[in-house]
Amino acid sequence: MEAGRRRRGRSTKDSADLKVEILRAATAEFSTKGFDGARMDAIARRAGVNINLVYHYFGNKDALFVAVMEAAYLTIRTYHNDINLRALDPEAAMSELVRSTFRLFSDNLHIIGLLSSENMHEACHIRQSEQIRNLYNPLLDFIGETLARGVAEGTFRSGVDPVELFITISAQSYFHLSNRHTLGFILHRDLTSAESLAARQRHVVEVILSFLKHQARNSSDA
Amino acid sequence: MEAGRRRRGRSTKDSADLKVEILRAATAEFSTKGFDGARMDAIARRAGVNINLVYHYFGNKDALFVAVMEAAYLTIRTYHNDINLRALDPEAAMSELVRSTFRLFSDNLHIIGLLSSENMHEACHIRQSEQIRNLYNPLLDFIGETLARGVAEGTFRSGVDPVELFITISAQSYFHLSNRHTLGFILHRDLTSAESLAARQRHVVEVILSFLKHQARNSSDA
DNA sequence: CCCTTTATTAAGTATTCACTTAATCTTTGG
DNA sequence: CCAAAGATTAAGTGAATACTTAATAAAGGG
Repeated sequence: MEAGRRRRGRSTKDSADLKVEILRAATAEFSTKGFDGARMDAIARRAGVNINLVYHYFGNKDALFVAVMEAAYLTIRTYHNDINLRALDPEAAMSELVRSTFRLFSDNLHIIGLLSSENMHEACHIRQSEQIRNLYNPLLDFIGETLARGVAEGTFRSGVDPVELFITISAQSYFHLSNRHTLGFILHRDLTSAESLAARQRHVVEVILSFLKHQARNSSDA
Repeated sequence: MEAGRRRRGRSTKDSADLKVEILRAATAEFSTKGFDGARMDAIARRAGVNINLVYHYFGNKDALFVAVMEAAYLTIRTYHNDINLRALDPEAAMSELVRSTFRLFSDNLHIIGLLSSENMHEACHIRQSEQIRNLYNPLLDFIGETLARGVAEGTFRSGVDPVELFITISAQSYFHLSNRHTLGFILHRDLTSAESLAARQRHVVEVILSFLKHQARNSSDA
């Protein structure tokens, strides 16, 4: 397999591959064990490299985790796909945003483990990344503009806070997966089966769209 | 403070207090550090006892965590307060259930840390507790019955799955807190301020109630 | 008032783990 | 074709950590 046993001193092209492989291994380890449960030597073993290569490329455990988080956030923002939704009418744009957010987490369970661990650490790693800090600004702009368009054409209610809506969409797509093990146990139901996921996606879209389209009697009365 | 330095061989009454104190310390440590980040000697120090007393009472780290989780789940079910909501009309009952679930997590942030860690461990600890396994059955019954009453009197849409609704209510009350650190960073907003929490609670109630009261064109077309 | 039981502690121990030191092997630019 | 730089590894090291052994102190029943 793979040209036999690894040998010392390989080309920069090969070593770039190794770096990617280490990152993949680290992502798997961190997302399933959490930062504290993850072991550096387990990452090296997963990647099939000597443990010191991990230190050579990434410095230390914290820096490696930061690198993993940066890649994860790029995946997240790619999935949102908001750039391609600007052309749609408000209702279609919103339901597509919900669907793509839902897909984001179902397709990338590892992101949930990473976020969960990072929140246990009070976001101390991503705080070091200026790249991540402003990653969501375009998405919030998109949500705000789409809401405004919907209000203007009379399909959406007014007074909805874009940030609040974003949290609601994410919550509905995230919680049933982040808590799938405890929920599965107390609800006596597997929440990760294909049917269960499909049913939940339908439910989530319906919840959010019926909220947006509902003309509230007393919404946003500060 | 507390009759000076602790002495050996105290009465069973005092020692029951110590056991409670250890449990409180363990709850604080586990919820802020996670199972893997938590340190047994930190728990002993927090409780002000010798570390071996922790082992004497609880056996080992895993068993201690199980004890903490059992206490947490009792708190959870107490907050839901579903027993006292059965008397209300469907709409009031549902909005109260949302509010009490919301309060549950805002008032008990430690529960979020515990659940997060337990899910990272695939619920391996609570699985050992038969006490927890069926704790939610009455709540799901309550939700199912309240939905049926609402449909019968014409205020609620039909075809809503009680389990799905429960997850939605919990998700909306949980996610903004479980992910408060990463969200706070990327959204440039403090989600734990009193005003922010009040605004979110209003939003959450409105989202769920407008979903339930919306007469969907094509809901639950399985 | 003794003796069993329970509470509490002191002082280890074995292991795990993040990280380091220092060497060797390969490639590649000059 | 040599030398510097980079890739890769072997073999530690010191601190942290879950847990144990074994001793002591007091309570409380008979």
